[in-house]
Amino acid sequence: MNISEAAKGSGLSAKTIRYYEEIALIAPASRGGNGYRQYDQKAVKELRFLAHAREVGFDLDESKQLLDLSRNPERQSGHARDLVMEKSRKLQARIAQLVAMQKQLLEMASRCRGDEGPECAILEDLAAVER
Amino acid sequence: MNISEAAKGSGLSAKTIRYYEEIALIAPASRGGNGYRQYDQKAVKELRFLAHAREVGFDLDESKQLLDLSRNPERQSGHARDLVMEKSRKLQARIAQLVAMQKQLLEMASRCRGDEGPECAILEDLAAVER
DNA sequence: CTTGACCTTCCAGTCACTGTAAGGTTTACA
DNA sequence: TGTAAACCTTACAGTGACTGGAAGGTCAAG
Repeated sequence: MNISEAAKGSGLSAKTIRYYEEIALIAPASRGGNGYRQYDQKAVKELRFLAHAREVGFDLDESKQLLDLSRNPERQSGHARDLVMEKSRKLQARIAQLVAMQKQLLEMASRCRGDEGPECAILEDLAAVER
Repeated sequence: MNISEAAKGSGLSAKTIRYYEEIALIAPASRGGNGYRQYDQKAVKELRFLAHAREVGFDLDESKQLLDLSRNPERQSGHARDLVMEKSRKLQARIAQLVAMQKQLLEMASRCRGDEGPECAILEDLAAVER
């Protein structure tokens, strides 16, 4: 199958698949007589694995580690679990940060009349020395 | 005052201040006889404004809009409010997305024994066709 | 007089792609 | 048979918001 079909089957774009090959995240695809990349079901499965790992928040390096783990029959499931738990912790921290930002935005907005006049607590807050 | 002091006073790094000048986010600083950039309290106040806007989640373009607004005595506070509310909505959506990711991570982890064996629901989940 | 802490510019790298250009190949159809 | 659309290829530039580093000029203290 050609790259666009592999893209459809995996959820990645053709561009992204080529990029993953370029950075050696996946093995170079075999080529047909016309130079086109050829993919089989196994390759598509790996691409889908990567797409899913990215979707749940792993970066490319972590996704690669998970993929390597999935390919290794001698693997220890603890390794996968560690990666997930570590990512979960980081995500939790990021969420807390965004929630704090969100809270601050709403608080600032609540103190700004939002009319045609120039007075605005938002702008004052942003200019303030301490916050 | 030289750039490192402006950095301290604003919460930005010297590198970042030069970068902001380069992309015309702020006006070019005046220079001393030695070619060093010179900053006054007004300039530091603007830098601090930008630092704060970035901290609460605005990108550089939005931060610039807010700064322009803060500089304009004819401003309408509704404009600032609109920017904040729009950012708040986007942030809300992003938070929801991260929370969903987090939930999925924890669910996957809960179904993986995490021992020396190779069986791992995490890896199975990531390889699955539908999710 | 030298050392170290500043400052300057310029260029490269980050991350994970995406866009675009310039070309080759295949497929469908008239 | 011609041709147009829809593929495919590589290569390079751009994104956002910086950060790091090189190579060099300046300044204050001892």
